[in-house]
Amino acid sequence: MRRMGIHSSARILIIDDNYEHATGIRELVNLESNHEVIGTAANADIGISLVKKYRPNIVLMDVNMPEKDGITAIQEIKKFDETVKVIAVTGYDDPDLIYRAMKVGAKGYILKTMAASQLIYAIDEIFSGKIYLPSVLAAKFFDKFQNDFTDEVKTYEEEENLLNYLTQREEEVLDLLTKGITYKGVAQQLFISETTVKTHVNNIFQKLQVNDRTQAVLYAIHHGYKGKRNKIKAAV
Amino acid sequence: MRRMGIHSSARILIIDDNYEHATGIRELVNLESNHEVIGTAANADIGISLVKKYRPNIVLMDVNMPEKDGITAIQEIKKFDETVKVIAVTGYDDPDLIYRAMKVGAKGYILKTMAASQLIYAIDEIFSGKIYLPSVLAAKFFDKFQNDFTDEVKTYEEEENLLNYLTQREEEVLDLLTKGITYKGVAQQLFISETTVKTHVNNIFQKLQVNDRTQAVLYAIHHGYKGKRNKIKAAV
DNA sequence: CCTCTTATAGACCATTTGGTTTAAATCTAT
DNA sequence: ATAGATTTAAACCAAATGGTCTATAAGAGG
Repeated sequence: MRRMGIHSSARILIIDDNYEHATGIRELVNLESNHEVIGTAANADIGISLVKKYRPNIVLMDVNMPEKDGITAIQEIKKFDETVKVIAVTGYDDPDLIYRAMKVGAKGYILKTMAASQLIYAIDEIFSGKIYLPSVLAAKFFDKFQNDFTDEVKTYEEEENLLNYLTQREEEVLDLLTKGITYKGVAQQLFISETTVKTHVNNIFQKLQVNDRTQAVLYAIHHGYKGKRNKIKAAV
Repeated sequence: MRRMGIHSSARILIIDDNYEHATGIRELVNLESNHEVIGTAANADIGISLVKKYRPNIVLMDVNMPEKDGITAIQEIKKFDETVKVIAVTGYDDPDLIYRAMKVGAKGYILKTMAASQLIYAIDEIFSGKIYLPSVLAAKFFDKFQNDFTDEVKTYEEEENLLNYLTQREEEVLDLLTKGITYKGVAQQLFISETTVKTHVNNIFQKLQVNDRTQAVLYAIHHGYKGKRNKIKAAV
């Protein structure tokens, strides 16, 4: 049953190197949903050019293709048009692929093994602006997501952080070093003499157990330096 | 306290500064589910001490409390016991709160306005090891998540990346500099003379448009240096 | 009051780093 | 085969950095 409402029908592009699967989905969608498959592509590059040509609302992207990988393809599609909703598709639930697909902007992730009705449902949901991530896949996604961050937290919260032993002034000096400023520059900015800067720097080296400014800067960055890196656009 | 089924019944702790809400949920859970509320706490600190004392399987955490914020509380709970499943609860769907809660390890997020049956369902799902994030909230979560990364991608992929102009050898040299190694050390590791290292370094400075090693290292780190770290540098 | 910490700063010297030029050997691709 | 890029390396010099020691002043806390 196909009811073709003007605003309720999505234009869908399928990118899948497996011809059987692509045509299978096309039939399914055309017959069982009110959406329309406007084309299929057997590889990423053709797919991307079709996106540019026909401007689909939704792209069903097999992220596990030989030549160009689907993740990169998603990035390119999103770069071309941010509003295209990409649904990632694979045969199996590799946590890393799921994570990367969502990271680059996929709106959902489904497995080829899932029931046809679920695919239709996913398309409906995503077309209406939602996210579709079955709880099995969501669990894998969040495992990776949360792990990444707990690693980070451990790096600069649990593990003994030598930065804590620095005095206020030493922190200021290190902060400037971490911006790539010379001793002379630091002296000027802090209104102190260059030799004083050197004294502070030497104390910093002692406390951080390093031998030179580069190592000090690296230590700071790897252990939670929070200069003002909300938006790093300083250097270029 | 009652002991119930061995594997099917969760021990739940509620942390919520709103007494009405806490007791409401306790009644609901005790009556409508096969789980058991083993306690309630009116603020984060008491809640944390109760976690340590009674070892619940699940914590329902109001992340929007005045004194200590719930996000920090979740971190502390997870630090104490990684296996405790925390469900974040708030009255409204603030994307930032959702993102931060999931980031620090919440297994789900629900709104106080949601139906009682949904709460029970969420607890069941999460107790069985899944993630529960209603699609409205998931959409908000992924909005933030994906935004964070498109920012990052822009920073070191779209924006002209001077690192691309480095030769193979120059990259190797920079890589070692980025580990805080001196010219002498680099020379030894690459089996070349120190003056050769200097030549490479000078070329690197030219190409990266910087004046010293610290700035070169900073440029590398801010523009996609992939030495050994795979972590996410998202602004908090 | 005395001690510890912090911030300041100078002297002296050794080492490292940065700037410039020149140049040879290799490799690459037209 | 030849022009261009890459890798190697030296000489020479200037500037910055690092190591150590000494010393004064201000403030904090016992």
